[in-house]
Amino acid sequence: MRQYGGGKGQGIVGRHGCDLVEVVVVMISILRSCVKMAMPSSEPKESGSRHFPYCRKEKSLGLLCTNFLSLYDKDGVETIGLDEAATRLGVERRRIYDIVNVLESVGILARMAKNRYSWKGFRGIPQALQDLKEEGLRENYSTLEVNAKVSDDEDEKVSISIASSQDDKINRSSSVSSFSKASKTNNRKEKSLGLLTQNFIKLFLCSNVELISLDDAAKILLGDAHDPSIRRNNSAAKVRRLYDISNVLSSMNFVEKRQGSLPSGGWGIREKSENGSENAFVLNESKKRVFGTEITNTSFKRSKALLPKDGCSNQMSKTQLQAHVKCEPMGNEVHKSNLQQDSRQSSKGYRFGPFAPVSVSRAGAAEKNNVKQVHDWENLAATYRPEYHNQGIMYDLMWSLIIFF
DNA sequence: TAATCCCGCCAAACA
DNA sequence: TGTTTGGCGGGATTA
Repeated sequence: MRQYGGGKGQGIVGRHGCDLVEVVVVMISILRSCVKMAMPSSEPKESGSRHFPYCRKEKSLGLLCTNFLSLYDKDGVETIGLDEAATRLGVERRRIYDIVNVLESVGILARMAKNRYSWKGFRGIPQALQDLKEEGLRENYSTLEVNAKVSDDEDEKVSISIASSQDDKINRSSSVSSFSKASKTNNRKEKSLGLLTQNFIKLFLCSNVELISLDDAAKILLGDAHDPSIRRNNSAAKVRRLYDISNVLSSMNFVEKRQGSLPSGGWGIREKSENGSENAFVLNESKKRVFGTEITNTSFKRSKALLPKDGCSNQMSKTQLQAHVKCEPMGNEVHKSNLQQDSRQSSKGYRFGPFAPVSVSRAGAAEKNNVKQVHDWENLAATYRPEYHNQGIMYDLMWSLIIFF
């Protein structure tokens, strides 16, 4: 029996017989069904604009990515035109560039020609991640220290390796994307969203970091900033880009946003266990916004226009998805422990998004019947309802990679 | 007030 | 030279 659970850095090639291909197939099934649920029932272009004032959330990259995937993750889709995508999604092309750059960096898309991408789908992800991991491990890294979270229980300083130079990275051949094939002189590519996405993912793949703040990630990914002034400016800019990246990745459940040690609440998903009581895994949305993921938010005053009619009931937590798709080495007590800790920790954090929340407390069961549970997805989804909690102070907002690792 | 991140300007890259 | 691409940061929105 395969085990799906928390872990880091070692997930893509599961040990102890964990079948990566099967995991991916399961994940794809989940993603497909979830994307359908997350898809707004009305045209994105029309929603909101007709009856509601401008709503920033309707324009979020995460939501756009969800809709993008819904649009193209279908049989028979082989190529994607950017203009067509922009038109169909009702956004300007500039936004499509952001989406496709991130999707390309994780292997979902591949650039064919001007204005044209080929759709590789979620099946492209494992190879892309494997390439990223190998590439990251191969690279001649320098070492930085960063305050990162390596477990749910303790913060500690860990050493994170980062590439010694962007040039090293972009010159390395890789099947992941064209970013790695950029010329040395291509300064623009060095700062591309796609490359930044890949480096961001490498932080998780090539280190034992589970959680990292975008601020820290920006500092780590900041190439050459020894000049404090340059560093400050670049960091601010990169944090903005990392927000973009994280929101796109989170819409695919690649990463999740967590609150580190905050005392309480916000918007979130609360699980109701079979016996009707709330279990230990209470999901609380951050006080801060998570654009694009707020399709799970039932607050009328906020994203009413985009909520599907059954949007509230069709939500599942990332954690449940995580429990389904994570490939955890069998018998790894450390990670098992981490998973349990993660379950507790989640009571202080939140996991939600287009692919919705569930309970990690079910992880054990999920590990036993993960494949079957995929088929029961919709039934499980109906168990969960968003619930409002009083907002608490939030700090230590972190991001972690959850798929495959 | 700080965190978040949408928006669109405009320059680089490309055809 | 026109078009495509996408870095970048201002500033609006939200908690």
